[in-house]
Amino acid sequence: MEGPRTNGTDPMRTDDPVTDHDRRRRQILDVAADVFAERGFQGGTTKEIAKRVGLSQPSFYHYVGSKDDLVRAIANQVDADMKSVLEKADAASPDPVIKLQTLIVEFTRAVLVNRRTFTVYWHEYNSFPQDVAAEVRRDEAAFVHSVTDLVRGCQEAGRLPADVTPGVTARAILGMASWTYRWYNPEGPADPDGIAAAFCRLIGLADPER
Amino acid sequence: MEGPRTNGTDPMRTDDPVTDHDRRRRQILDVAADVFAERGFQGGTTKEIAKRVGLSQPSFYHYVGSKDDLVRAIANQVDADMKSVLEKADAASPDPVIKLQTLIVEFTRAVLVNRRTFTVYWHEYNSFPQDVAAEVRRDEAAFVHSVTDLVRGCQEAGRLPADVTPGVTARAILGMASWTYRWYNPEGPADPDGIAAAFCRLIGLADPER
DNA sequence: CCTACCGATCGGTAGG
DNA sequence: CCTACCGATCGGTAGG
Repeated sequence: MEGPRTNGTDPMRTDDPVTDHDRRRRQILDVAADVFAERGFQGGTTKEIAKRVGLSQPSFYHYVGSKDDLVRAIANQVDADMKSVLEKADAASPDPVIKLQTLIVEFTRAVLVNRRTFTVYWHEYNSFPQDVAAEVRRDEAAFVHSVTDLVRGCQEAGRLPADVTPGVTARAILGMASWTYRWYNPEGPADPDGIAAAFCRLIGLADPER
Repeated sequence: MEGPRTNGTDPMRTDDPVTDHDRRRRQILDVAADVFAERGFQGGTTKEIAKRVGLSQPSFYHYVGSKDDLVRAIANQVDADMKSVLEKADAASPDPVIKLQTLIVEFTRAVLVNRRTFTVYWHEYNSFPQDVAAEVRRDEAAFVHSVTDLVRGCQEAGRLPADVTPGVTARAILGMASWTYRWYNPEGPADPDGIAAAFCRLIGLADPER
């Protein structure tokens, strides 16, 4: 009697479909990132996720579809974060040095703001469903490739040591920034931007805000 | 009829107890690191581990005791690796610069030689049994603390930027080196020592072999 | 959004 | 070192 599902709920109001259902789903995704970060993908049960958001385990399936859906959504968010970081770095300036400084700041910020999401992304890399795994690997390779290009630009400008392979330098920079997910303490003295600035100084690039 | 187990097999030869049983156990530990690195601790089953070493799943328990035993052994190995790295760095020279260079080389080497063991160590950090978890956290804190001290020494010698907190610098260095577990390719052009030397140059420390 | 429930699989044991 | 097996728990469905 109905068409192929117009928009979900009420045909009367199709302009603002962000309803309770969407909020609940978003909440479930956040909690799932917590649970998977703590117990791993296989160890984190739908029962525990449901319990933390105040649902029975079967009700969980009214919002999510399957457990794979969760890790898929998490992977997609990190994917989007990496793309966003690249865009911001590229738009910051024509100067590759400023681009790389901006990238370090924005990437560190992204990792630390969505710490548990990145944790799941990195730890459950092998648990991704086939389709999303392929996409994720491709996008991450593109990300590293872009950073490598920025490093090359900085080397040609004489601002990074030329006797280090650009690829290794790029991995080193991303390693410094990524590794913050393990030691960063939100209650500690250092904040994400301060940490990123420290990374820049350590490799001989001036602060971004000068 | 027997005492509380003299040495396992034959009372006649107690001098060389490294027998088939020990070799099998070692093999199981290696395979377990592979399986856990691929599928996580909860996702890696005793059945799969047993199958890869050519045993039935119940026979697995003749060598191991429990699944927790496996992750306990893995954690202890990383623990020992970190201690060994510290000792080598400390013995290398009285000069903190050479100590830090040595530490970077030895740590990178350890991570890449036992890549899957470190992978499990870092990814299953929250899956450790209570007792080993406490020990691991203590030893890792001590490791970071020692590296921070070396950084401080290098700063006082004017070889590392003094306007970066020693703790953040230490984490950055350990981050660069640790992150190699994600991107290192044994078939690729770069080898562990070359990568470590690149890290040293990137942060303004000369090569260790000069 | 819940109660009731299913098939599958897991870690581990019995008993030889 | 294996066959047979157990209790527990998991992801997901039925049916309302």
